[in-house]
Amino acid sequence: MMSMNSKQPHFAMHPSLPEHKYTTLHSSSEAIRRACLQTPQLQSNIFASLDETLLARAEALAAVDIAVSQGKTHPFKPDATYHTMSTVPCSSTSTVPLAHHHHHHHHHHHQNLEPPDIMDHLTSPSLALMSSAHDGTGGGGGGGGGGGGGGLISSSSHPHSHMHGLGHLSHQAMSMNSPLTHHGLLPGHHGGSQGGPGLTNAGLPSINDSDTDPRELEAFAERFKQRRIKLGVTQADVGGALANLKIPGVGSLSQSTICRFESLTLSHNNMIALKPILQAWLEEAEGAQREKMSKPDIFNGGEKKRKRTSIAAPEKRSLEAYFAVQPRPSSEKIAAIAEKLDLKKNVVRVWFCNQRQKQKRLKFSAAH
DNA sequence: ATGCATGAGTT
DNA sequence: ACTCATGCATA
Repeated sequence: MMSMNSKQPHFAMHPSLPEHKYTTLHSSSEAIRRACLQTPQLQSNIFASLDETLLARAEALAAVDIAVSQGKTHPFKPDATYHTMSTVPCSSTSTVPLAHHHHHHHHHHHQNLEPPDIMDHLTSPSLALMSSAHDGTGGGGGGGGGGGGGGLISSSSHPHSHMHGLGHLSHQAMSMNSPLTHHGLLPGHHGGSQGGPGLTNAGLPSINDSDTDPRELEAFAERFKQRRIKLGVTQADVGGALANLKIPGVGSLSQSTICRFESLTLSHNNMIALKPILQAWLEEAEGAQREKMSKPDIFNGGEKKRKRTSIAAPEKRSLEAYFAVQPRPSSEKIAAIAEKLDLKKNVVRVWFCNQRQKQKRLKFSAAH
């Protein structure tokens, strides 16, 4: 009766904003920060640095591709922005508790520094040719008929109140040098099962090798998906059902997360943290199945929906080219890039952040 | 299944 | 301003 953690329902609606082309129309504080963001850029740059050469080259390379592959397509402004504000009369508000626990693992990532100035004038789409594509669609690959595949996922979505079901797991526990000790709330509280998790002591969820073994996680994810499908529940169903488990600090999760878990597209730490929770649900669901099951939730209220920005291929290629030379551009650089590509600075910044996450995860899986 | 986004907690 | 965990909106 006291452990209620409510998120902050920030309703900062901003009436009029000089929205650009693309997107984002969710009612949030984003507008605020966006308003503050302003980058008066002067592109008049000096031509002397070799950085410029590098970048220009990178971009040229990237730009080229587009010219080749879609030399027939729009040579205009790449502003793929859709608008969707369909009134979706459906959204279940699932109140979710929140808890934060840290636990650290050991990782380490050393990014590069911030050398010279890579930014310079972006040459317009030059011509040449090159094709770079990574973006692993590692997905689950079919995701079995259950959740992913078809797309019949009946996701019960809530308006916009971000309520993360689970507290943030390991956070950036991977600073690796810190004596950071997670304050015990690492998910994992049931006797081990298939692996042979050894409990170090009396009732303490010890995270041993078996739990952190990528191999084991992979195996579990596979079995999980299989069982889930067998139960006839979608990924979204699982996510919502997690809240019913009443596990302290565990609320519901989205279809996305469940999907990512099954397809191993989460960070290693995240996988480790979620495993016990999903396993608990699995057991619960299987046990409850032979009895009764109820899925209540049909309330909704309509609200504004967020718009997803879509970065056009040409811009994306340029970004990738920049990323190749400098995954961690400074704020100024980001601003410059944003200016060149005619994208919002935040969009560019977030893009880089997401790329780093993606790369990190790919790198990890590649090493295992 | 994924791309772009928000936010908490760090640095 | 970054990292990480997650999510909404989409393809």
